Amino acid sequence: MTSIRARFAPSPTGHLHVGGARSALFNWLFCRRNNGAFILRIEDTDIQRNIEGADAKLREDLRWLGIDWDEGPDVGGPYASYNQSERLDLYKAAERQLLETGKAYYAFDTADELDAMRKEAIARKDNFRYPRPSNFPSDADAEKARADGRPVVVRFAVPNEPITVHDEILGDVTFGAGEVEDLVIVKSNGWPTYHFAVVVDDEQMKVTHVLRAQEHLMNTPKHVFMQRALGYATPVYAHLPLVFNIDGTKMSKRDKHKVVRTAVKEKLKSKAWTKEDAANVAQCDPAAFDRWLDKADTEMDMSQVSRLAEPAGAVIPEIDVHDFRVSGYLPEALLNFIVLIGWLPGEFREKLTREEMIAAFSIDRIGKTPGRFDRDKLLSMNTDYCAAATPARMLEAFRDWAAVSNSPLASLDDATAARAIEACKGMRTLRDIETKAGILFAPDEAVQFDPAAVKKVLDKKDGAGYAMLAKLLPVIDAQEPWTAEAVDGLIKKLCESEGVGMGDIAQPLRVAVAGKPVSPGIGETLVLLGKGKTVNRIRRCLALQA
RNA sequence: GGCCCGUUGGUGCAGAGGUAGUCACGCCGCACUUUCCAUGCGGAGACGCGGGUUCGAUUCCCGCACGGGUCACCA
Repeated sequence: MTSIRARFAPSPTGHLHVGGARSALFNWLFCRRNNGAFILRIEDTDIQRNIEGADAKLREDLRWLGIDWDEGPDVGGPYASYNQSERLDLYKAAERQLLETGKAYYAFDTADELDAMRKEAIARKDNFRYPRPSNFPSDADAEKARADGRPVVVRFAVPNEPITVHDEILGDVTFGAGEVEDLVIVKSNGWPTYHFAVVVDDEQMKVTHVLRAQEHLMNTPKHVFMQRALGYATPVYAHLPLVFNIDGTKMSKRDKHKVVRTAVKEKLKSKAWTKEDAANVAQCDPAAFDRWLDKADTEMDMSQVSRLAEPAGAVIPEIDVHDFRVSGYLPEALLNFIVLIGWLPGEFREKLTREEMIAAFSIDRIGKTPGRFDRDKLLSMNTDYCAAATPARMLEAFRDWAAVSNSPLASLDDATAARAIEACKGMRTLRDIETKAGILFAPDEAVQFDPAAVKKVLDKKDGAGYAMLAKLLPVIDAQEPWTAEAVDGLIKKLCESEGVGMGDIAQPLRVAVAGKPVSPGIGETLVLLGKGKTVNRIRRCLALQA
């Protein structure tokens, strides 16, 4: 029996995408379930696209989710290196083998020439397939072409025969003869293309199972043909259903641009902004902004897009794992949510710990239908996880969130943070703690009074709210002890003596100390604030009246 | 356009040749209530269409429609 080996092979172009996280998770679960080895391999053969430090981010995102690996760039392993950029010799050897056996050949077309051929094919309503020469160029021809300044690539000569690939999820999938074109396997800069590198690496790393997104299904015949040509084993394939947005479109990083672009266009249409205004807000070159507006996502980077989001009234959707971390999701909740996209354990049970997922995982329970990324469901799941987590866990998660999101609450001491968390029970995300209680830890001058709240809670009925505050001030000042229970008790007693409801007292107080009608329970709110600041803020609020 | 995959309430998922179901999210209503959140209870809501096989099909077969993926010197 061969031992199971599977890998997750991202390219270092940024943070880990939730779709990628799902692929990583499934491979990881599969390995853990079957005592296999989980490999992390960095596919960095596209030198231009690699982003500095992206692999470190990727690893951090994976670790945050609780996914670890047995072999990889940082932990090493028997088949190092685990960075494709350090494995050129291997690809060169395989390239040589293919060239010498006449299963691959040199080609010298320029990008423009290829483009013209494709356009011509489209004009003829034909599918473009690279025309294989009847005689393959020799090494000397390649040398000469290089010397002439022509690009030299190597193409794989795909056998002209039908192929059936077996997929553990989809069953047998057949492709007709001639469906697959002679793909480039070595680029003109000498680096292998993805297709070639995966095949070589999977063989060399003895990968037995490949669980990957269904967008790779069409690549599988290419890979299998190459495996045969090289005398390699073919791993077991399982193509995971795609992850869609709730509206059925494919979830992608582009969605971030899309949302902001749509909002910006609204602004322009309503003449609220001019293009110059928008480019200024984005701190972007106007010409580049124009191109961006015309769907060129690469023309502005995320920091520029982010600057536009709020003023344009757009909320950038979370796409990367890191986005969810910054938004205040618990990794265990995100993980649980992600595992449910395309998979469900046998029983009617959704909440699963990592260990339960491992115990229950099997490929044959993976569905074929695309999963939709239902943000409401995630939110609800996170709410449940927050409610179920121990105080110690919540404190730890809160600290992590405060750090990665640059929250001012990062400076709270443990005891205070724990109380703030407790006061915000029922929160949906960790960020709710900041939106709900953050103002209590800010300087008194930072309180901004929300006009609508002032009108509704304080001004109404000839300033009854203000009157109540004035009456409350000395009582609160004299209150001892200053605990949530005691303060709540005090207010309840006042309700009776004044003959009013809780709302008539709690709401004015809330607006006075928080500037808005939202905060934790009133006793908690005032105690978290402290008596001195409570009194100070009430005075500050009363000054509004004049 | 070629090729490939998919189609059970708004979403995720069960299900069996005899005319659909649990759970969860969402939605609606009610309750609780000092705000927001949360919580409790109740409710509405579906087998894409057309053929065929069959006594009978949502379940099997074919076609169509719809959705999606893929057709790079990106991975």
